[in-house]
Amino acid sequence: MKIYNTMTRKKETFEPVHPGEARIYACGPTVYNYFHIGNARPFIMFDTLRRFLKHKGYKVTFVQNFTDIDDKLISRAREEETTVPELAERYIREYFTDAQALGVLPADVHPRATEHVGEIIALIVKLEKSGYAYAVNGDVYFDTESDEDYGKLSGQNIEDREAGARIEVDGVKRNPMDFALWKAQKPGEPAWKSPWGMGRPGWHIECSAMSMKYLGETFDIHCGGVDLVFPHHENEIAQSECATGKTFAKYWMHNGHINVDNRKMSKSLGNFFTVRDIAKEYDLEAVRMFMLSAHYRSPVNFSREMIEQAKASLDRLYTARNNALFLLEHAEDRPANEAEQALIERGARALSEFDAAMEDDLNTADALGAIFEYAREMNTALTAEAAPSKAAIEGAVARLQAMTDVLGILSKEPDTTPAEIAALVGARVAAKKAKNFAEADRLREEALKLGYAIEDTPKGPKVRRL
RNA sequence: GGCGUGAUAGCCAAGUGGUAAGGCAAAGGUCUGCAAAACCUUUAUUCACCAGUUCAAAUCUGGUUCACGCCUCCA
Repeated sequence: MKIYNTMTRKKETFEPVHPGEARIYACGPTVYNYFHIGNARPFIMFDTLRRFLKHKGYKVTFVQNFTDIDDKLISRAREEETTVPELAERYIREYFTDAQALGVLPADVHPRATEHVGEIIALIVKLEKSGYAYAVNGDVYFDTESDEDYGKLSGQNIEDREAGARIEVDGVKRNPMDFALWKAQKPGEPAWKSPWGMGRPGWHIECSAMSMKYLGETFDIHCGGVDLVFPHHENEIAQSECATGKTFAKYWMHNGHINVDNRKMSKSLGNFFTVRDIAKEYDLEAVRMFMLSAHYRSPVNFSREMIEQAKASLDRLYTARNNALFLLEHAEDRPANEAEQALIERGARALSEFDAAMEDDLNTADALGAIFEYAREMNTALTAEAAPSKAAIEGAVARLQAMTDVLGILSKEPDTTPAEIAALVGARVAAKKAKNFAEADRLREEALKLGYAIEDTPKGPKVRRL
């Protein structure tokens, strides 16, 4: 497995800290609203990473946090005249609804910041004691000057950045780049007791505390969107490595942005589509397909047309699989013949092509290519026989499904034809033989009313659920 | 100003030295009582542009143009 590591700006061979294991931390949502399609990209892509590593035999521990205390939650709770915990609770529930529809599996642990205040305080105390942090009026800041390595992830040194960029003037900080580890309580804000008085954790420190708690001081992969490289991940590294003296995460993976009209989609720009809104019009599996069709690091444009394309290509895959399963109805229980044997071997090759693509820094677009090629060849091979062998069909479909399961698509069960529909189909065949087309049309209409389309093919009728 | 990406057909998108995967759309065909679906075929002498390295470049090097992201909350 090769992974592009933002830290080194190179593709590197994945060598886990603990052989055979993969410990992954993904920055999760701040739960003050429904998440948008841009937020969905890391959820989907790193869920795919997780599925793939599991498929390759790793024991995967996947942690994704919920930020359930911060400025945005506080102001939103005020607007909605509710409390921060109630707001957070609600959007965590909504997160799971949307995530499930996108085929994103629940993480092994979904830690919440507010449930780890003790660990967070302990980490800040440790930093303060060793001189990496200082308290001012109930706030605690990380001293970026004290960390020689500060800036190693984003590749910028403090001097360069200061030269051209605007710098906010903040009297209490020793250095403009210093960031808050702990924020003193302001009137009406939720707060916890701490050695510096009542207050709440800063944003960056929660991820350090929770990731190390569940994955160890050094773990394998830390992921999130590119916009987190600086300052969020840079700060996580500073806090964690200064506290432990050890490497924090070995590999840093960052997904590219979803754009609208070539501009970054973001809550602050207001040009976003929530997943919840998309769900009103489309099956979210199409959204997953859309994400999978590009490499996770490339920026991609999002539009209605793009979902339509994704949906159409996904339908093609469903058709291929369901057609194959339909053939099962008049398949023979016999060993695979020569042509069918070739198909089975083709399946093995497809799987290895698929794996090779995925092992190359999660090249899902290339992996889909392998799947489509295989699906087409499968269809050609199976329909070549008047009565294909059961074993060949089942084997071929299982191969296809093994690949699509890793991508989290083609997850809908194939439709089985209910007995009453089967009876209609049978009656219709008889009517057509008798050239009674009026009756044939009537029976087709009847099936339509029950939600099934009967289609004529050279090999007989096909039934499709609408 | 600093740091970093990217530019491949009508659209999306793989391909990182050996002669352009795949999907969508479109057109033609097979099949068909009609229709639809399905399937088959076709669709980039060429990879933003200009030089260079090489037997060989979309792939490597230098330059140019354009677009985007981060440096402020952000996936």
